[in-house]
Amino acid sequence: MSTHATLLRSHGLSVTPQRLALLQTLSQYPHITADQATEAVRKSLGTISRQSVYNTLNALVEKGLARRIQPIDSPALFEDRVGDNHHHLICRSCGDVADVDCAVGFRPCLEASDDNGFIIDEADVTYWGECPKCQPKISNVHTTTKTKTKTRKAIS
Amino acid sequence: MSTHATLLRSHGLSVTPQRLALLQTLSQYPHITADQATEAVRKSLGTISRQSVYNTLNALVEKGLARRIQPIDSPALFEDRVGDNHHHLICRSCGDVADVDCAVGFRPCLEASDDNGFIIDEADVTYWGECPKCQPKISNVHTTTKTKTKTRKAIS
DNA sequence: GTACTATTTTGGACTGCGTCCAAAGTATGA
DNA sequence: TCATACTTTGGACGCAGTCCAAAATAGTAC
Repeated sequence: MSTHATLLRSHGLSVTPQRLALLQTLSQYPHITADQATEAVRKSLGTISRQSVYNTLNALVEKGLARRIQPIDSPALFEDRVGDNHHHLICRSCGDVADVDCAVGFRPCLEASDDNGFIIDEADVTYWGECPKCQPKISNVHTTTKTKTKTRKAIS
Repeated sequence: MSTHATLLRSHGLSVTPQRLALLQTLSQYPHITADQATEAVRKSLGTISRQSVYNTLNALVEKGLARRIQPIDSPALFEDRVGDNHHHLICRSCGDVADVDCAVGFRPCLEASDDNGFIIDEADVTYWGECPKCQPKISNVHTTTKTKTKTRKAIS
């Protein structure tokens, strides 16, 4: 019960019903927009302001308790799965997002080939393609907008 | 001169002064926002509507002649460097963006560990950190907002 | 338990990025 | 040269997110 409360306290955030409800909501969805979160919290609390949702989500991201991903053509998505260096598969057709573990091992993506002098602390990998539901039935030619080589089935 | 014109024609796009100016502009900046592009084009053409800028940029992305990247806390950035599977380093402090070649070899990032049934056609890697200019002078402790392990210098 | 203070929440206004739309203009192909 | 389809224009609009000041509430000290 107080898991979320202690989590908040241990990160220096005071405990409010709004924040608890948001943590609860985050734990129920793999990825969720601020608006969807607002709607979900309103079902349990009755009401919450949009500003509080953003305040809280941003605070959680600040403290490393949540992560924000920013797909093209979509509002930001929030997730509470953090610290495991996982990545995301996004469907170009329906926008569906799936988690995927890192391909190469433990946090390999922090090794850029040339860091240009940057001190890198995070790598963010997004795979773009088509989810099973959106794939054409006859999977030889499928119409997309890109010139590049397409239609790769991953091995594993 | 007609390089850009033929490029447009060969992709089924008609040739207009606005499009030529935008291609010219794209080739001059490694990464540019729609607004910056508008401003730049207005310096050469005198005028262009915002809608035309977006139309053209989107068309170029459609045809694979440009790429759009969508950093958090920034409007979309466009670049004309395409087809070489390069990635991006973004500075959390100043927002500066640098290109970086792929770490592991040729398009390795298309190999997700588990594709969840997706047909993957592109992988998008963003490294987050601090650029040389924004790094604190004494580089032991530096204040950021994250809990995770930080301050990794890449090897190569 | 009460009182005080700092933090949080609220909601209304506002900004920025991007799109929609219909009318006018222009490139292309016959 | 003409006709048509595409492009450009600019004004309205929508959505995601932030700003702000006032009200409410959590944490702290007594």
